[in-house]
Amino acid sequence: MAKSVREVAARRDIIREGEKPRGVNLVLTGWACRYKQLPNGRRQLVALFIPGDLCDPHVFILKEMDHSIGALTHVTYAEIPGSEFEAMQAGSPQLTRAIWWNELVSVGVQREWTTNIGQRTAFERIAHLFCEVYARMRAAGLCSDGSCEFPLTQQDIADATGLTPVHVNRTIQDLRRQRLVELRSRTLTITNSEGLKDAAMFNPNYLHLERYGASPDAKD
Amino acid sequence: MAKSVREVAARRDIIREGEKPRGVNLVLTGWACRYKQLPNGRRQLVALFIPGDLCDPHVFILKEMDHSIGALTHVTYAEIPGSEFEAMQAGSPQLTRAIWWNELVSVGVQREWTTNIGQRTAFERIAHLFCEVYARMRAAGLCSDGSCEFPLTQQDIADATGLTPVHVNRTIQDLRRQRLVELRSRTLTITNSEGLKDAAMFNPNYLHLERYGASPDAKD
DNA sequence: CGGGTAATTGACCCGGGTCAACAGCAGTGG
DNA sequence: CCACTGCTGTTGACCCGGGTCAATTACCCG
Repeated sequence: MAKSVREVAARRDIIREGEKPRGVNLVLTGWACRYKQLPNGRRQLVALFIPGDLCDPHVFILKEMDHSIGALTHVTYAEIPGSEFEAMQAGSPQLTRAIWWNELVSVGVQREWTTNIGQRTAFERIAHLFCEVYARMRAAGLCSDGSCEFPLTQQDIADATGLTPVHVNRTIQDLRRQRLVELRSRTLTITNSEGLKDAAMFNPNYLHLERYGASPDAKD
Repeated sequence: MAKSVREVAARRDIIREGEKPRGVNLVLTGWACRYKQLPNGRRQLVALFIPGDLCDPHVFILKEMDHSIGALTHVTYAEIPGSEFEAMQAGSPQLTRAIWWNELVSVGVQREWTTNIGQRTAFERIAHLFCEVYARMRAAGLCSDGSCEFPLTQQDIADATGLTPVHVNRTIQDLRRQRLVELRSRTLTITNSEGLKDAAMFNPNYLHLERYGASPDAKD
């Protein structure tokens, strides 16, 4: 597996809309995001990548990227050439299935984001984002004591939820006031898991965590 | 290919959230949609299916549906069992690629919907929906004279765009007043293609139509 | 200590939501 | 042939969640 490991600084792009996809990216450390930018300058984050996430299985079969991938923090990632990626799968039906499973989960998340922005209030939306990130971080073994890393700025959260930074700020204060979460120095702490899930109408089914042995004793 | 062809009446579900996926559905005639329903009753359409669309390659590897698929009109569709679907691909790398291509386009559309709802105004959103549907119908050979079928009710459009039916109504009147589109008796007519695209900030790159020979002489 | 980024606050405003009535039209049954 | 029913579209009056603009105030890092 002759992968090349690369690095990007926070706030830099890994690949831009319009460019030719180069291969499959696997995030090793740090957080990245997918985003789309409109001609009027507005920006929408459409996905978050945490360590261990596979960015784009098979994009390389497309002529050009229809979105950009940017680093939110300093990121190290492995770039696997398309040919190699396909060769890896050829020999392993299990791997092929795993790749499909990964893909189906990503789309599931994407649908949930659409729903989140389309149907939930600002309060519910941000609560939902926190629930989702926490659940994924937990599944990746990156939580402890009801806390996990959360490097997004309020501007990033705004871009992810279709709100303005000012309103995100006020809403987060609301969440704090209701003692559902803490959020400071880039750390997210869930102080009332049930309350947060209820407020967010969070149903983790779309993450399909049962597959690949998420710990069955999950209680928060 | 022992597919079973099925029918559903308009407004009925083909499969519901929580059920075990049964196989891959191919829409033959009529329009269907993917949607998610929140506990508070709000509903978000997350995708539209027009004739020829493949609903869910590989869902069958998941334990349960994380969304529902419903018929918008009377629909006939082929249900291909998962095993058969996998067998078909085993013998054909081209087919495997085509399935992946199809999947990548669907996710691209899903991301665009997220962006649409998150960043565009009501006017731009609905204009964008019209652009997208028209482009897809055109690629499917289902347009003529700048018109195509468009069976969604204003309530459906509202659920697809995260707006209320009342506001959708007013916005469509606006689009009519500006002579961008006509919409009556379930038919969409684009009266000013360039104007509509501009208003919508529509960039069709995410549909990746270059692949599979969409007519290169497309001018509207 | 200085400079830059991120968070916070206040005052004010507007796009889109809500509520409620009504109109148009297709299908249905007597 | 017409009354009835139900769905979809339309309109008006009013309201509110969230946006906008513009200062400040932390905070981080060299």
